[in-house]
Amino acid sequence: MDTARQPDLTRQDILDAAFCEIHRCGFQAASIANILANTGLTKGALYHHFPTKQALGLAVIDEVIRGRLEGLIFKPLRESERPVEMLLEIIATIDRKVPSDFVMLGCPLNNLMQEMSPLDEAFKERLGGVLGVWQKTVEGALKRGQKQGEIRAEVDYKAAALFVVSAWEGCIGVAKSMQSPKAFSICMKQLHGYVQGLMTAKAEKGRHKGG
Amino acid sequence: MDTARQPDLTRQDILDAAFCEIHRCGFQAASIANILANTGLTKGALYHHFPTKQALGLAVIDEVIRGRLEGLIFKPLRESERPVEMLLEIIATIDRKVPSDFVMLGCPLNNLMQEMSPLDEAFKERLGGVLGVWQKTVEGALKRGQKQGEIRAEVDYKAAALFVVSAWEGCIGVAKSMQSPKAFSICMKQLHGYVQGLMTAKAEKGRHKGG
DNA sequence: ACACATCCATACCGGTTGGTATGTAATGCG
DNA sequence: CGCATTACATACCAACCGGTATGGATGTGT
Repeated sequence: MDTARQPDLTRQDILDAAFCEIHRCGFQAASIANILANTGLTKGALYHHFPTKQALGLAVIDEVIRGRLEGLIFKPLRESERPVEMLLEIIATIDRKVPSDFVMLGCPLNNLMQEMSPLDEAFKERLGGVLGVWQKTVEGALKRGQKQGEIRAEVDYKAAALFVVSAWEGCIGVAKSMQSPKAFSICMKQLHGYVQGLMTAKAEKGRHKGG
Repeated sequence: MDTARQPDLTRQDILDAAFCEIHRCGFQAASIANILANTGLTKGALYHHFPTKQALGLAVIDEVIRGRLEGLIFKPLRESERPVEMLLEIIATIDRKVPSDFVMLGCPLNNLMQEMSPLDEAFKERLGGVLGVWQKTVEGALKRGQKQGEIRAEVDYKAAALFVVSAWEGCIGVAKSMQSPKAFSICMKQLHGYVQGLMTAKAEKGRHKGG
């Protein structure tokens, strides 16, 4: 039946619409009424599945944002046997793998971090958790690369990972504020160069043959 | 007289309080009532000096934020005869020259860009203007450094400048979301390394003697 | 001293906000 | 089948929002 009750599907619809609205307007400016208008549902549905607006926001982080980053970045990076190559490839191709409105509207994770981390402890924890996974994943990639002799031994891979993630978010942020996908590409290319600069001469040379 | 009327001082009080409130809550969540409560003034004063909340926000950008960046970064960078040294020094010491709440609350410019650029054309223009000055200033420093033989000839100084500014904002942003001044220092040190990587071997070597 | 513009305070307004109380229809279970 | 629980819709609320209309106090030019 078409109009049958499907609570978890309803819940997902709300989550998706909330993600979209938050992505466009930020969390605080996100309107419950707008979210519901985009789903065709009403407040009864929303407040049945989520006790407060904050809980809805946290669920968006855990179930939507984290999931997307997981599939797009974390998982490939963890599972690759040549993590440095994979990191470079992701950085080089991310501008084509992501819908263009993700440059115009910014990284959903970064947007929320900037807005909510100083204001709400719960948000800060969840967002910091996702960011921490990102950082640890890059860290692991660099560490493994160091063991494989692709990353120079003297590189502080923890600091480098922190910087990669920071610069990454910075590139999206500036490109967003310029409303320019082109600036994003240029910027990420420089980040690509930074990571290459961490590599041993041998590994860097061999890369071009392999690629 | 103490309670005498001083319109431009009143205006400045409003601007300062607005800057502070916006820095804490963002522009949209910034409450006119809060701003006024912190000044002891009322709406009559505010709407006498500024026609709308948007105009107040734009004035904060032009008169407060731009001024601070000008004094802290732009001016030293423009006026130095050894711009690359100066850029490195600013990057290395910025974490000590700025009050700690600027890490906890983020860069006021970046905060507003992330929040408002996709939403409001006027904001996007003003913010983009300030960001453009920043970018051009770094660009000029790198370009002059190239002429002086400190920056390698093959470096794309425009792209590098864009990346420096992006990574810079990214470092503040991530440090803010972690609520960690320490992370900011670590991150900026990596950016310092990136800029050093743009230098010629000779210039980089001479730097440690000179410093 | 008078007229007038500037400067600011007070009171008020319609609209929107997140949240709730109530009602009702569908579903799962014994 | 009967009943309790789940899953929503509807109507409503106080609080707050940015903005305005009005009025009075303070200079300022003449």
